[in-house]
Amino acid sequence: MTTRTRAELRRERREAYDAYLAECPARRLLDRISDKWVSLVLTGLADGPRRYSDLGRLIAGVSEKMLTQTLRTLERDGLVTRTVTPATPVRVDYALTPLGLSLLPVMAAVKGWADTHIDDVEAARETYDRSRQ
Amino acid sequence: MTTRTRAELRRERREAYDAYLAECPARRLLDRISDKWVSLVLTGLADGPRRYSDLGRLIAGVSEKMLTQTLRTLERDGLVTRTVTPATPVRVDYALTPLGLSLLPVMAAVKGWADTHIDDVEAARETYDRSRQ
DNA sequence: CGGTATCCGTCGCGATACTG
DNA sequence: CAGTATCGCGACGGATACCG
Repeated sequence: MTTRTRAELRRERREAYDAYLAECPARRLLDRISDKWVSLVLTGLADGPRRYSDLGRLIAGVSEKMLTQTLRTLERDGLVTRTVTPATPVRVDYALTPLGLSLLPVMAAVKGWADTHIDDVEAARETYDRSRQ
Repeated sequence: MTTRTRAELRRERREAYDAYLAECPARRLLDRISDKWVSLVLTGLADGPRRYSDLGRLIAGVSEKMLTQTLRTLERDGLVTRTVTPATPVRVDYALTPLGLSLLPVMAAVKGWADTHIDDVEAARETYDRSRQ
């Protein structure tokens, strides 16, 4: 006899759904590009390769830890390449792969919608807030 | 004489950049749609209005708290409407606004890229992992 | 220059319980 | 049915210090 509390059933359902979401391609991509720094790094490399410190200066707010972490993940995912030029001091360049390049139009679509509609969202928000204070 | 530690300078730069990012339309949109539940609710409403509990069943893993919170934010941003039908028990329907509807193509673009390229990402990841273990 | 390692605060989110 | 209120924890990311 299987006896299960409501809480247990709910947890099982949640875990099953989480597993399903973990499989979902769109969900996974969204998780990636929605990362605070990913989009900035990607667009920062749109015009060509850049050095590590160059990127750090371009994306003024990023910490070394997060810049490194973001670049490593992007490299792992085949979106950017990391090229080390042995010298003193060492020189490391990052560049978009064709795969990474193919992602730019998607980012552009997001940016496009945002640029044309963000004012509407802003207006809606103000109306909403005013109506309940 | 202004004396500032390196740490202070860095913090100021970070805060300035954070303020800049807070202004960036694309960044703001990305913050919204990248929310774990937003995309699911939006696509869940793509085929027409749905009741609260209906959405909860459709998106099996969501908690009541997060479903409510997500819907409230979307309503505030003018992306969905909330319609209360007084009865016993009460009936509440949610539907996309034209603005919310216009966001679906963007989501589709994301999904499109993910569906065609996620295998490449997966492959790159495996290659990367294998090369360093 | 281009990182790595560690610590630690905060905050999103789920769990739980209660309501009109 | 459609929520609201409160609590607690675990992950994320910033600060700091150190290394080849």
